[in-house]
Amino acid sequence: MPTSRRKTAPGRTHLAASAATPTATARGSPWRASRERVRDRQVKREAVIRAAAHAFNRKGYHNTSLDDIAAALEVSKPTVYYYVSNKEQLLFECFVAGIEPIRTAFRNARSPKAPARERLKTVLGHYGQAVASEFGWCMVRAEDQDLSAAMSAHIKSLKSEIDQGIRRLLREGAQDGSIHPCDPKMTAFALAGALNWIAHWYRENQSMTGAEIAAAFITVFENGLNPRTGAAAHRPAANRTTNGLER
Amino acid sequence: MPTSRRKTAPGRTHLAASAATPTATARGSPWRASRERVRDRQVKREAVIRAAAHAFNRKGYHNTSLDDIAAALEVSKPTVYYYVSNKEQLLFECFVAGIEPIRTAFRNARSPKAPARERLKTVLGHYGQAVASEFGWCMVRAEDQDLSAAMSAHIKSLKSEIDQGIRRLLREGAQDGSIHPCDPKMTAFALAGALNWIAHWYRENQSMTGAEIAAAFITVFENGLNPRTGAAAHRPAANRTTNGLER
DNA sequence: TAGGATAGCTACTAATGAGTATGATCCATG
DNA sequence: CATGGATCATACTCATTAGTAGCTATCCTA
Repeated sequence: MPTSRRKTAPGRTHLAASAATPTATARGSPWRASRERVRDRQVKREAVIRAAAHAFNRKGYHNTSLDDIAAALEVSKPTVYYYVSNKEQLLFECFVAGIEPIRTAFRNARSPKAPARERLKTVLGHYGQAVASEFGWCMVRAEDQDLSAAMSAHIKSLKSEIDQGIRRLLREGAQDGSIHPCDPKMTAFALAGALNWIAHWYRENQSMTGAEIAAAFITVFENGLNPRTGAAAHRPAANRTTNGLER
Repeated sequence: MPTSRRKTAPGRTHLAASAATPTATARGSPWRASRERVRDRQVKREAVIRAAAHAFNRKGYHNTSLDDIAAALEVSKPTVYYYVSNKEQLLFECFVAGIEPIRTAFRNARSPKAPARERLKTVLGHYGQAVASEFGWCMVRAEDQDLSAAMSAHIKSLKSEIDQGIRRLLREGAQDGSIHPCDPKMTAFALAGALNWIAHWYRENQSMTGAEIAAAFITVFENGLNPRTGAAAHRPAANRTTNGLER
């Protein structure tokens, strides 16, 4: 209940693909670069959020203090508060940064120009990459217990949107025949859960890229465990088509 | 580093199926039962751990204070410390209580009297139930960031044991022909991830039992997303055989 | 070149919560 | 009946940390 009078609301750019200006490198602190103060609020704000995501990744939300984040940027704590209203918002911004690419992937997969299975594969590929990204941990682990009622509801609605999107594609696939008929709800839970869990082990083992993991998972999902009696018994060689899923 | 001189080490019964003595009901506090002090350390200790698991479920580890747990049991905080050396150990005990049934399921699935796929199904069924149990959240979410190095290593080894068990069954299934050939590592990640994630949504939606969820997930895993060209195109009606997975 | 807006720091407050010192009470046993 | 161990409560200590008050310095603009 900090009654912050600061107006940090505007400036939504959803720090998608690194910063815009090449003056400040995405790695490291924009403050560190030069002694004179760079007057680019947006770049610095994104740097704060990135630093927060990085710290949350390593130590967890509750074990990270705002002093830690400030120290990583080589500034003081009030400077962090100058760009962000509180710690909770920091977590929220990380969550949004993680989930946003998934939402755009869904928007691109709406038109039924391809069979639903192919569209689902593409979406799940982006999903897996998002979970393996620097914001994946925050996206997956942002818990309503740590957030105010309003933010919790906001996050829950965004998550539900993703869930409903997967279910819809599963239903469409059952209709156009490209997906084995299944219970959409449970199947969506299983798919999302498997992908979400990537965030838990990816930090420890980064031997594969996010795209590779996503491709491997999709192969598992497609084939299933039961042995195929007919043709197509072998998996399609971990398809390296790189369907727009660069990393 | 609280250099606790208390000797709370012995008395490992791994609170499996509720308490043994029927004097104290499993629900509620053994203290509440009678005014005179019941002299059964083990029952009370398990009640403390259950109360901790319950609180961690609802509010998360970091948002739960030991005062909360003590209040739920209607005792004071030093009483809790009389049965448990610190908060970290409380989380650890919840983790062990959650993972122990899975370990026994694996031990029972070792002898190759049945095809590996059937054994894997049974194990995954128990796995799903464990995740949906009162200790599931703690088991799944016990993070090394919140634990000392020793406990973190212990938990990691237990988790690895489960992981290796799944991989072994997948390999055996590929050999005896009961499971579609796959990458054991990635497939095990996908299976465990999907099941682990149950803990995230089960609290909010308990419309199904753990056994039902496990059965539904297994159906998804078995069939896969690709449509089956040959026979057995329909899923086996969410088999209600209740293969020893009561709840 | 004055004045306002921007950007930042030092040094605090206030609350929370883990863990403990100390002592009271109960019970079994000799 | 006393005595020692088991059990539990009151009332602390102490460290951490979110968030702020108040001040300083810099830049842009009129």
